[in-house]
This record gives sequence, structure tokens and C-alpha cells, in this order.
Amino acid sequence: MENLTEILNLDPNAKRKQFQKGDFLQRDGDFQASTFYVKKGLLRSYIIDSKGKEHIFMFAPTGWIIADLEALEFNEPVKLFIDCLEDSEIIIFNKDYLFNADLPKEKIVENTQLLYRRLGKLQRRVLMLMGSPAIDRYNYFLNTYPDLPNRVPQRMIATYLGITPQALSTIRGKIARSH
Amino acid sequence: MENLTEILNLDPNAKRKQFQKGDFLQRDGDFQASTFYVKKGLLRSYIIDSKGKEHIFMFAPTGWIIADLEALEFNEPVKLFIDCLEDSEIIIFNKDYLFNADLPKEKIVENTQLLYRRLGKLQRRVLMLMGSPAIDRYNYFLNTYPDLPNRVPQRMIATYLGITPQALSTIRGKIARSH
DNA sequence: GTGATGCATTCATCTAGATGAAGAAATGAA
DNA sequence: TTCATTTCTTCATCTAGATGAATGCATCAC
Repeated sequence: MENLTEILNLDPNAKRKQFQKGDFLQRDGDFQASTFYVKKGLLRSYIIDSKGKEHIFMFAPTGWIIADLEALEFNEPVKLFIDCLEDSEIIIFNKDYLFNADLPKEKIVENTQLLYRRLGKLQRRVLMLMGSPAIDRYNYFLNTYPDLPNRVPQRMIATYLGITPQALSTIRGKIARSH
Repeated sequence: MENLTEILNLDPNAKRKQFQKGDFLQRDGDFQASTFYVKKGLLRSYIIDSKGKEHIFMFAPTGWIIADLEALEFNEPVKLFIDCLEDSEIIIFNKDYLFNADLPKEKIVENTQLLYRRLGKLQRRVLMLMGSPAIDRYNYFLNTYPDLPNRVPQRMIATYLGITPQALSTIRGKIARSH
């Protein structure tokens, strides 16, 4: 995703900004959704459901792009909170810029490749949420984000998987006990 | 999505084909994933999990595009079955054609819009699978596919929602009883 | 150091939805 | 029409994971 940096440097409206652990970049109810490129650090996006429970939609370590895709695309108010899990350097830009008419055609095609990739991953996520038990989802998580287990608390991993921290603890116990 | 037809007509490799209810367009294990545009009819894509259970990833009525996005993007063998729920007229084409260098830039940008839209929908699907009870997911399904309840059997709707036909039957019973 | 706050683990319950079985209704083929 | 197949519903269990509470550790502020 490093080629993105180059593009982002071209966007006259892109803002580079430093954030601290705990800072919010966007919250539920905001009217204007933004797109964030993580130059360095770690973000996450999540909702809080009707019962007050947190559900992490994704983590975004260095090099990733994170946004409320639904709000962006359908011009709805933001549903996803986005905040910093570590001090982070972020580039805030307009989604449209990735497909701006000023960019050369090949760049645009390159950028759509990123969307395609994300679609593939999301497809997998849906299929796993429907068809795989929590332990398989946990193993897939470890594969997708190999270095995150050391950087984020268990309870966040649990809410990413769609289970409670207690359930994750039990699963980890089982894995450990079976060597 | 009607503008797509036009583009598809330009693709020299796109094949138009007639299928019958029950025909398979693609199955688990195929090596070459394709992309299908539904000119008329109704398709679905689904996996069969390790316990032999069916999970429908999506329905594709007239005007929709359906494919195994993960297999396409990462050049993996196909995981999703795709078959016809009704007699259908299908255009089979290469995903790359949507972003072919021969197309005018505006067309490419237009096509990425479709990807974005799909991403937004998938985000919502993930969030609902994690955070909403089956009844809410059912109502959202009714919203997304208003005319499908009359065209597809309940058991398929259930496997789309990620629950069993029995559970869906109970939910419908509750909704009916509460007027 | 002390106290406070947050995190992980364990255990005893509880529950949404799964499973399996059976009957009723609908669909389809001959 | 009749027979077979599939679909839908209901009910009696069962289970993965939720909930809530208690305990033991860390971490941080002061």
C-alpha cells in the first residue's frame, strides 16, 4: 500500500496529523465521514450496539486505510467510531481523491485493486461469521494480524471476533492446554 | 447498474448464456473464478461448511453482479458455489474488463463506484452478523431484497441470515402473532 | 509506597439458536 | 388424479456462547 502515500501527497486537501493513544478521529453521529490512511500507528473502527456493547469492525495498523464505508458511500451519518489504540500519524483525505479525474488512468486502476482486495477479505469475514466456530475465527484473526495479539488487549480481539472476552479466554485456555 | 450492460457489450470475450433453474455456473474447487452479470433471472452464491451446512453469501436478482471475490482477487480455487434459482440469462466476463485500459477514464471511475457500494453493504452485513439478533437481520433482509421472499424458499433465507430454517420459522411466527 | 482503575481468568448460571423428529402443507412428475 | 419429494411448522432437547460475579494481576497516579 506504499504507493498510496505518493498519491496522498498529491491531494492538496489531504491533511497529515498526529494523534495520541485514545484520541477519536470520528464518532457515531458525525455528519461528514472521512477516510484515514495510517502512516504509522494503530487505529480501530467499531460500533456500539443497542445494548451498549462494542463490536470492532476492523483494526488498521501502519499502511492500512480505514473508514466508515457505508456512511461514505451512501452519505449517511457516521455509525463507526474510529479511535487510536497507539500514538499515530494519520493522513486524512477525501475518498473521491483515489479516483480523481486528475490522476493517470493506471493509478486509478491500481487503486481499485485495493478495493477489490478489501472486498475479498470482507467476503471471507462474512462467511466465517456465518459458518465457522469462534476458535476458527480466532485462528484466522491470528493469521490476518500476526503482530496484533501483543499490541491490543484480549477484550478487543474478542469483540472483533464477535464473542465475549470470557469466551475468548476459554478458547485460549483450551488451545494452551492442548499444547 | 444498467450502464454495465453497455460496457459488457464492448468486451469481446464476454459470453451471453442462457441457464435453467438448478444449473451450476461455478462450484467449489473450480480453478478459474468468473464474474457473472445477471441480465435476467436469479442466482445465489453459497459455501458448504465442514459440517455439510449451506451458507448463502448473497442473492443476485436481475441487474446484479455475482462472483467469488476472494478467489478472483487472490487467484485461489473457488470456494463459492454459484447456481440458478430461476431460469436466467447471464453474461460471463472477466473482472479485469471493468477496469480495462481501453475504457474511458470516466467509465472506470463509474465502475469503482459499484465496488464502493458493495463494500458499504458488506460492512453493514458484518456489523449486523456481529451485533444484531436474528430478527433484525431478517428485517434488514426484507429491506434489501423486497421481492425475494416470494421467490425463494424460507430455508434459503434462513441460511442467508446465518440461522436454521426452524429458527426463522419461529421468528416469523412471532412477527405474525404480534400483527 | 497506597489506592484506584483496568485486564484476564474462572466458575455458576442463563439463553438464543441448533438439532432432531414428526406431522401438515405445498409442489412436481407421471 | 396419485405418489413422492420438498418445504414449513411445531415441539422436546441440547449446546455454544452470553451474563454476572469473584479473584488475582498489572498498571498508573499520587
